[in-house]
Amino acid sequence: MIYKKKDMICDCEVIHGEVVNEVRLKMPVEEQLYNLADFFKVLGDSTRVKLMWALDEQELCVCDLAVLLNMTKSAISHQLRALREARLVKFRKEGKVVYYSLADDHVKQIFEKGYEHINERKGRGNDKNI
Amino acid sequence: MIYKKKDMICDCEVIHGEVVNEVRLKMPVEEQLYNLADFFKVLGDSTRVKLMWALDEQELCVCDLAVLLNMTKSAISHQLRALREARLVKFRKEGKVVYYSLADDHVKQIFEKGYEHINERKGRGNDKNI
DNA sequence: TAGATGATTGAATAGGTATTCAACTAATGG
DNA sequence: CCATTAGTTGAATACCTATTCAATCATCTA
Repeated sequence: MIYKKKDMICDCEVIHGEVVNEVRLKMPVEEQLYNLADFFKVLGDSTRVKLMWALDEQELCVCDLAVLLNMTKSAISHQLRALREARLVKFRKEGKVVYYSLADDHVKQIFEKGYEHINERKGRGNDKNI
Repeated sequence: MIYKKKDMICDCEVIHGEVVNEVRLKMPVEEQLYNLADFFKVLGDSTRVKLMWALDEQELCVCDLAVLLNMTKSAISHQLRALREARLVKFRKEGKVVYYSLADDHVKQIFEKGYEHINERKGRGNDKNI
């Protein structure tokens, strides 16, 4: 593939055209990259992280979660909806009460792997105060 | 711990007080949960996902990345800054050109684990069209 | 040294999102 | 059947963030 300057919105000459072509061939289709970003986006909010962490320990109802995070049921419910749509949690209904729990262990692994990561970084000194 | 209704902003009775207490004891301090959310937040953008994917394949300069994603150098540079601050990428300078690459393999693992996840979900049928 | 190019930066803008509020549904119990 | 409570939902708001634009720095070279 040859890059013609007039077709590019980037304001620069191609530096390593051949390398760029190779990388391009190995990139997944756009849709998959969007899905991946969306997946991480759901985990990228402190309220949802707290919900996930709590549900990782124990199945809980909306009311429990509201008390635990000291937030309104409404706010919790909105965030649970996001987790539900991302299939990160599942739920069961018992009378008036809805119990939520993690969808599967695979999710748990990714979640815990991220946690490991930030703590390993912390252990490597000199970023205590950043 | 006893939950007094007047101290709670959530508009409900505590359903499972003892369970909530147990879970609360196992929750990490707030700061760590915020750090975890921030970590995932950085991966939760399609531009940054593309950059990470490309750099996972090959060390590339800003110009290469701009051509690859068909975006301006400025936009790329802004996003690389976010990845840099999250220590997800590192860089080296060679004359005018700045080469970026993934910070370490650990990041790579998390990144690829997330990718596995969305594809496994896809394979489990009946969500092709959602 | 002046011009050109790679890269970064800050301000502005437009689009996205978390929480609140009020209204609502569903289930329970008197 | 009515009051109460768990939970959900939609609209509004306030905050956040990705990209653009213009200006700037740094490096190379003619």
